[in-house]
Amino acid sequence: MDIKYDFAEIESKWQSYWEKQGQHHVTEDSDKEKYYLLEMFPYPSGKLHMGHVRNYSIGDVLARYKTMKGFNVLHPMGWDSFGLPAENAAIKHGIHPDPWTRENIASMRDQLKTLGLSYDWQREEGTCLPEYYHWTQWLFLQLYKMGLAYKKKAAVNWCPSCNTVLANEQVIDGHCERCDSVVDKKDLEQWFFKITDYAQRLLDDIDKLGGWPNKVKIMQENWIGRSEGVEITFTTEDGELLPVFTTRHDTVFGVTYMVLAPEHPMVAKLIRGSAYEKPVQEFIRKVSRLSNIDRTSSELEKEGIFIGAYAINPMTGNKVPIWITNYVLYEYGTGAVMGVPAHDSRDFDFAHKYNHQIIPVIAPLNWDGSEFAAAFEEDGVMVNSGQFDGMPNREAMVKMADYMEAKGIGKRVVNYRLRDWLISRQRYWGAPIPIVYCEKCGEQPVNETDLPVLLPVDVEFKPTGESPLKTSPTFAKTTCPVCGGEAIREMDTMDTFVCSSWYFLRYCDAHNPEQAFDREKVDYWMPVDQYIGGVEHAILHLMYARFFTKALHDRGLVTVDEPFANLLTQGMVLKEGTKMSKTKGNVVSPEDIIKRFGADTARLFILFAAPPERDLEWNDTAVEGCYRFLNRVWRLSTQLMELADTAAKMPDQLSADEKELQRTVHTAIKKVGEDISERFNFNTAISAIMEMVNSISDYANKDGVSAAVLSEALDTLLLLLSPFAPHISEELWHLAGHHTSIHKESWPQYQPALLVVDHIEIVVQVNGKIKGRLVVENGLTSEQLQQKVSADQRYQEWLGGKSVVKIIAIPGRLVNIAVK
RNA sequence: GCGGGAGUGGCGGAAUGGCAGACGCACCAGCCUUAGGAGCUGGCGGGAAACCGUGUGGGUUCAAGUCCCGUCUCCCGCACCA
Repeated sequence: MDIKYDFAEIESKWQSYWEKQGQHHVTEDSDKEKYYLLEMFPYPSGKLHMGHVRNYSIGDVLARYKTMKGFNVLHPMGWDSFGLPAENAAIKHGIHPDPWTRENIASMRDQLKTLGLSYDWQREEGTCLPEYYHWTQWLFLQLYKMGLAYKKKAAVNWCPSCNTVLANEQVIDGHCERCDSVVDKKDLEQWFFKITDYAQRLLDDIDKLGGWPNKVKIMQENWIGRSEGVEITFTTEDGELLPVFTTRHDTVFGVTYMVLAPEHPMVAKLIRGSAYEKPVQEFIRKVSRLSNIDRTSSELEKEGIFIGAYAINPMTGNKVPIWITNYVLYEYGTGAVMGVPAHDSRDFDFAHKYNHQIIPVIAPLNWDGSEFAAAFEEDGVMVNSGQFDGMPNREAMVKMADYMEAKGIGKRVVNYRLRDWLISRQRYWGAPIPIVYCEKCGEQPVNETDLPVLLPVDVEFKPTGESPLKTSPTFAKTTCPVCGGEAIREMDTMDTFVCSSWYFLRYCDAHNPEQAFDREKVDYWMPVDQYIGGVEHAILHLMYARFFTKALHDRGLVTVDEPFANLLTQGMVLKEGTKMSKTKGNVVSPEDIIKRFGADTARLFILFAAPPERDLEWNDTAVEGCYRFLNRVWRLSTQLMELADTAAKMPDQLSADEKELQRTVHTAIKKVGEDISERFNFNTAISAIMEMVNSISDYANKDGVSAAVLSEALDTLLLLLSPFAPHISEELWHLAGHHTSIHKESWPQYQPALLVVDHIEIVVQVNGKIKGRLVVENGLTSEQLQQKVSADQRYQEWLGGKSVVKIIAIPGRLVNIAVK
């Protein structure tokens, strides 16, 4: 046969064939082991980029491989389709976000389809569709009823460019995660999810995430930021309570001043009417003028001011001055800190600047009693600490905490860095928060039967920064679900991360109009067996999704309490060493590549160029190399399939060449299977396939071929290649005379006996240096090997006149002779 | 500052403690061809060689890219969290 490899025709032909056959549609099947494979769904920008191609190519290999291994594979795709770009486009071009988004989805879906991915498109979902956000709102109400959704006034992160608030997790180095503007603080009434209630479980259950990269687990651990300490209650001279949180309560005898955050409510109280009122207020104004970044930068010069009041140390009865500074955070702990210059480097600097006393209370080993040149933060022995003197400080920590608890002047507490999740957004293109405000009944949840609260269409998109929802003449006015009287709707919408915190559940029962999902279906499919996406979601999305799953578990809606059993975080796609981006002009468009070389080539290259976790350097000529490889497979296959014969019987006796080919084939089966399933090393799997192609080609160049051996080799080649390059494999499979889809075939099995070779080459080393090689029968023992080596005529030459100390013979590998 | 990861040919990358550089790209030579951005064959870390080579200095071991200690560089995350 001499046909050209026409990838364009082949790819569109099989894509529509698979679609017509409903090949990738799955339903629950109790006879099969389920496998839920999920790639992070994209925001429908309208343009597929290489990061997507990589993410989804990795997923598709796994999906197709698992299917061939007999699993019932759920492999869905959808759209994270609420969000700012649509709204910004509306403001700029006057197009409503809804049709704009739908068009983007349509074009991105087309692009995805040209990649030949094995999605069950019947389960496609979009978070901006009423049929989806209906249930996002319903889930909000469930959390609300559990007391996990609440409104409070707080100093929140405000992005002046996006004109909305942001969650803590969305502020990167003081900048907006999305648009990079500098984030301000604003005092606003906002909706929060009480993720802090789950802090400890989110932390503890990291241990359950055996299939997650360590890196991600550590990042989450740090983000939760658990610290154990003691809350010690200091008092003012007037008897007002001033609790401080400390992890170093063993240093409490060394307190020489106290510091409050400028925002601490006690500050205003303590200065009222005093001579300190004016200068302190001036200082507070100065601090509050600082941007959020400057305020939290460790470069910031520590400054403070005495506020004219004193606090009493409950352990010593000593009076210490109260200061406020620019480095104490109101949001963490109690917003008040005890100053122990001798044992905290920040306090040490501060004390030097403002001449606070420095009292050592923990002695370093062999300390001569001289002044500290720096804060001593290590362990030591207690001094200047009353009845605790002489104890190692670790022991004193326990004793002092006991003492404080017994005396009622302190209690052991655990603090977390994690804050509650701020979910309000002052924007239009998101799921409306289903709450109304009634003058009589106050804040009330919308009745579940009245959901969804639909986004109004009669809105204006103006660049004023005001939420377009507020421009709707009809949206705000409603009736109270309790008294039926006039009420006003909540105008904020939900953070899009809420929508993506449960989409993996909806896929299990994607179009259920009656409920968010059917419990049985979710219990069948969940947890996600393999989740794949970018590491940039290590904290935000992955933490929120874990929180949601736990909350829904507690609500009795799902059985699992962790959503993702295994996680694979893929690296970025780079060009010239940096991330592809429009501003750098180094973007390679997937569409162009597919047009020039086809989807199979694009997929193959992106999987071959690097292991998935690592960053991948784009290389145009290497892409051509992959294209040439597929052409080679095509030529080899089409030319040899006439010589091959599927029906031919394997001869009883094989020639050495035939055995050799057979061995390569079975080695490849083993290697490719293991590389896909155990290590995700698709690059080495592909190189094993390439080696196999080289072997087949070598074999075919010899005189006389066995139809049976060749047929096994060619069929196996296509089967192994099919998860990576599904179209060309399918086409060649059919050309070779098969009548059913290659993707419905079982993964080939290797025969261990065929992996064994008769003879192997053994390396002879002397003192670890290679001196010679020796071909011996396979399977020799260590002793036999030693004998072979010492009987070799080159033996004396290898030794070089030295005397043998020891011989180590490793069967199957080498012999090392230690000489002196 | 703290935490994590990575440094291997010209390049992407391979190597259960056991032959460093699989596989591919680029490059070189030859063949084929009217032609080659096609295909085929061979070569391809350095060195004339002995040998030397996995950022760098030590160590463990018969044997180290791989394990241990130190150090340098780069990348990522957190960063005044009391």
